[in-house]
Amino acid sequence: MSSSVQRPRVRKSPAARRAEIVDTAAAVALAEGLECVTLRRIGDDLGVRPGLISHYFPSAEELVAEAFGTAASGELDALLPEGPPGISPVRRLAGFLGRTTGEEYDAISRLWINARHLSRYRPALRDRVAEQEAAWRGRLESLIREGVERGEFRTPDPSVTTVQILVVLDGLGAHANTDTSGRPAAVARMAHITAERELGLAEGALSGPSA
Amino acid sequence: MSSSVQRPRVRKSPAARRAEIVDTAAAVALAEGLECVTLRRIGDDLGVRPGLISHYFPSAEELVAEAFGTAASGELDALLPEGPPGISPVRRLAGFLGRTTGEEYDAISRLWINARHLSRYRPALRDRVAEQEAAWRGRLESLIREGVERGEFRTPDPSVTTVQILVVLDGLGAHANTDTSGRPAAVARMAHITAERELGLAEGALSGPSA
DNA sequence: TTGCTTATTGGTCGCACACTCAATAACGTT
DNA sequence: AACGTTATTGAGTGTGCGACCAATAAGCAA
Repeated sequence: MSSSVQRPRVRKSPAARRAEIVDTAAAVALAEGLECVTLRRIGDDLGVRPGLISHYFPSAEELVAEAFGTAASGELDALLPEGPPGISPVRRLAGFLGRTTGEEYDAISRLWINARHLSRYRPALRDRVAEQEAAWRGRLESLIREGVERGEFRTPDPSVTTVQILVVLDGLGAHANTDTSGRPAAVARMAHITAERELGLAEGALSGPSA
Repeated sequence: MSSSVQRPRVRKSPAARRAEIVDTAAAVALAEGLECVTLRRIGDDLGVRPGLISHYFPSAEELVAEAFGTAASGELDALLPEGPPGISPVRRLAGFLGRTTGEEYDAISRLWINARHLSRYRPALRDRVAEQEAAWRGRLESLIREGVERGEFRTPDPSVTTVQILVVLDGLGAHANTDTSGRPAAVARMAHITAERELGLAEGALSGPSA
């Protein structure tokens, strides 16, 4: 017990320490919210003094922005990996939509709501939000374009269709802090239905056996 | 200048004072955000000591919840007044959707994002959010039901259609703190298009001459 | 081994917040 | 005109935050 009170001073390379800080900040952001990303909190989690965090992030706002960026881009990779283009676009899209439901996705929705709200007051975060929105949109759009090229999807404007799907997902995610359950299927599956309609797919084509 | 330093003590009836407090709190919430609803800030706006606000709201969280409730219900009345059922449902719905665009509606979207996020940490606010969501849903649903009865709308499930429209509106409003402009028409009009499709209306039927 | 760079500490400062409570004065009642 | 109720003040407490900085020690280089 007394050993934890007096901790030995461990000295790491700036790159390693910085990465460590950003990673735990991202984890805190995802699990508890961006306002919990404080110098003290991250320092505690790392067994380090708050001043050290300040040393790497002279402005705390910068750390918050970085935490969001890291968390959001990590979740995008989990939700819709760039992956090898071997898998069919229909399956990839079905997989993505399938992952936009459940407790784990609720955490992501919460993070987005959190970031979109906080970006009202924090310019650095606002930039990161715009950046991540572009990244998410880009990832989905290139999937859709690939599907169009392969003849699996049919849409006059892949860019518009992409945003339409994302708008529905944002709308569904808006309630991640309240109800989330007990939605009729016609609502819970709105993203699927929208994608199928806008991409010229048969009804249910995106609810298939893909995870 | 010295007159403002030493202010005369004005004594109001509890009901009047409380209403005054809630009104300014709601205004602050709408214009600057729920985290700006603090004892000090509301006290300053009213030319009164913070302790007085505490006297009426022993818990500050209660005031924040009340501020949101008042602001949200006021905006609902402005957006979709219960009004006399003389006006046709098509016109009322068109009016409502027409008001969901522009800088003024952005402020409302910001408030919703704010409240949905903050309700993650504040139970009292969470209850108010649920209450207001029910109020908004109820108002729109009864409009739709009336339209169905009058034969203007056609939908198998007014309740589901209501939520579908609201989901799209939430999705569009999610970006109120960032881009909002420069959206292609097919996106900006998503709520209109969704409503027209789900209610069996002709394309453009909700974009008419109604304000 | 000696020395230098700098990662890391420990402590401090100022600010904003909610909350508490005894003292005070405005106002209706008598 | 005196009284009593209570709305309102003033002052103080404790907490958590970011920012700042001199002192310290870890580890690399000479």
